[in-house]
Amino acid sequence: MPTTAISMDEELAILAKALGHPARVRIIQFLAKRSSCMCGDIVDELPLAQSTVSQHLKVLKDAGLICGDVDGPRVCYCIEPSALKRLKTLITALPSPISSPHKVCRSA
Amino acid sequence: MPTTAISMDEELAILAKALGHPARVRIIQFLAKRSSCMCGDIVDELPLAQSTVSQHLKVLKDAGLICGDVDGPRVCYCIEPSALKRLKTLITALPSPISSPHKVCRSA
DNA sequence: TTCTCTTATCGTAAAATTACGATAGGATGC
DNA sequence: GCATCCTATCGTAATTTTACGATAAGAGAA
Repeated sequence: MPTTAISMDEELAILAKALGHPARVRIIQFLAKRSSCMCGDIVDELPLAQSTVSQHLKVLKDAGLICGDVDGPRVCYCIEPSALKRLKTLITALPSPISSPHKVCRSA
Repeated sequence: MPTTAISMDEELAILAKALGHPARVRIIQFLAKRSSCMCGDIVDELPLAQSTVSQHLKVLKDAGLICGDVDGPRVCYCIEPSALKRLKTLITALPSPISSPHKVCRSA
């Protein structure tokens, strides 16, 4: 049911992009540390408005990195372990460059 | 000499953001596969204008993931192995969530 | 020098991101 | 019912990203 069967490039790009903001990295770390689901405690943890945090949560959710369950009046977020694992796999799979074919670059 | 001594959150966010575009993922893969430095062959590899590719290369360079050496009339890009390694380390270091404290989320 | 090749930068426009306050909507408690 | 709490969404504005063509700048060849 994927829209067009996305490539590995796109998949990695989507996951990496979702992590491409300090606030979202901290959210992931917070959720992982708390291990469990959490809700708006994340808002207290970040120097951001509630609506902004909600937006970041949506980005992470759209990327599949987290999921949210309604738990009474509040929402319980937790990491999607398979997605995080997938990200680790894709990053690790990036081939390490074979050392210096002629000369390694030095300056920019 | 870091601007303010960036945190690990920011460091990971910067690296992840740089990878957060399919074109840039493909550039990294291409450079790693070629192992060695490369120049505007990257332009031929991507369905993008030369100026756009140059912009993507700049993003990767600013993030420290690649470097470019002038080699006569052309520029020789290559992966900065330490930065790629650092990214792998930071991603891998993301704590895996401790399994289900009460109940794992199911739907979004 | 002049011409050519390669790459970076400029200028621009469209789209996406980031952030906020304000508001709506759903669930619980009174 | 009504009030309250929590979260998502709306509306908005400033900034950034993405993309392109056009142009400049550097190096080598004729």
